[in-house]
Amino acid sequence: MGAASLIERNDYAFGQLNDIVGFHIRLAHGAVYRHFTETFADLDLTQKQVSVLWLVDDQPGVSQIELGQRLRMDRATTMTIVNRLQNRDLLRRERSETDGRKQALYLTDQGSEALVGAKHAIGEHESWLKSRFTSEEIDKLVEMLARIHD
Amino acid sequence: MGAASLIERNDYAFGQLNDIVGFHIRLAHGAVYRHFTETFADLDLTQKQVSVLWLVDDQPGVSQIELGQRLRMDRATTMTIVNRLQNRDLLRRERSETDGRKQALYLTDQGSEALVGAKHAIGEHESWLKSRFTSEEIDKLVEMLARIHD
DNA sequence: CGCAATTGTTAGTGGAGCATACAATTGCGC
DNA sequence: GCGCAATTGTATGCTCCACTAACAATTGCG
Repeated sequence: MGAASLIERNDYAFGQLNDIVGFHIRLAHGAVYRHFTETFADLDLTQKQVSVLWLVDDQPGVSQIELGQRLRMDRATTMTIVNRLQNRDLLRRERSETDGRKQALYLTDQGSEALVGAKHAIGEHESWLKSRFTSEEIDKLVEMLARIHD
Repeated sequence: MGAASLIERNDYAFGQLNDIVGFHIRLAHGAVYRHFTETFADLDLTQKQVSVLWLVDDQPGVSQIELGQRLRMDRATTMTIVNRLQNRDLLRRERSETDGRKQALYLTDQGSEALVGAKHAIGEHESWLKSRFTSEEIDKLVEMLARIHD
């Protein structure tokens, strides 16, 4: 056991796995997911649900398919999430007047209320996440992540 | 070019959501997950499964609890993943000689073979991911992601 | 009109995460 | 050595998310 002992560095815990970028994205996502879930335990909302409420609030009357595309979900996944939110009276569907195939999505009053609470919780969650970085680093991080998902 | 052109282009799709770091991490993770799944369709292995095989190969005889801690999974989740791999004869459990409570995990020959194939596929997957960045950016990205999950 | 594309819906599969309860083993205080 | 607490594994059940496949309704176009 010389001074070069690998154990002194955290990296040893993962061995070669440490060099895999995708691995770190997954771990980071997991950490964010867990903290999000804790922060939102009272509100009983998931990341996806908040994203949906947020987007529908931003663009009232959006169709399900467009919502799904923006959040990178397929139609079936979008359905189940919208169903859940509709069953909880946070969201309502309306037949689009211009295109009978489409469902126009709107927040209910209750949904708007929930979103207000959610945005507050998001603030705490983001503070927890951003506390690790300078604002320059945050810009760089977001820009790099966008390069991956765009 | 600059911030203004970004806002004209894609950003509107997400509205305010665009400023949420956690949102971008989730989208990036989803994109990586999807590409990983496509790359590994033939091998029929998930990200988690590959991580487990990789770590067990790196540290033969590791206990389930330690494996779970390193990959940030609880005991129950670790169980189900190890069960799946054991049922496919990629992994085997052995009672630890030093501690009767522990299960020592080892790859089977078949598991080692599968891992070889997986590492090759990981190479392709990582190339796809890294093609967006310079090597300096990759170092910075990994370092920032590690700050989140450590 | 008739056909293809789009959108929505339904049902089923599987991975992953978590909570809870219980069993086996170990280690420690006494 | 005995008894209890801690550790580890196991079993069960729940939720969420993503995907596929099949089918229906509507729209748009040749």
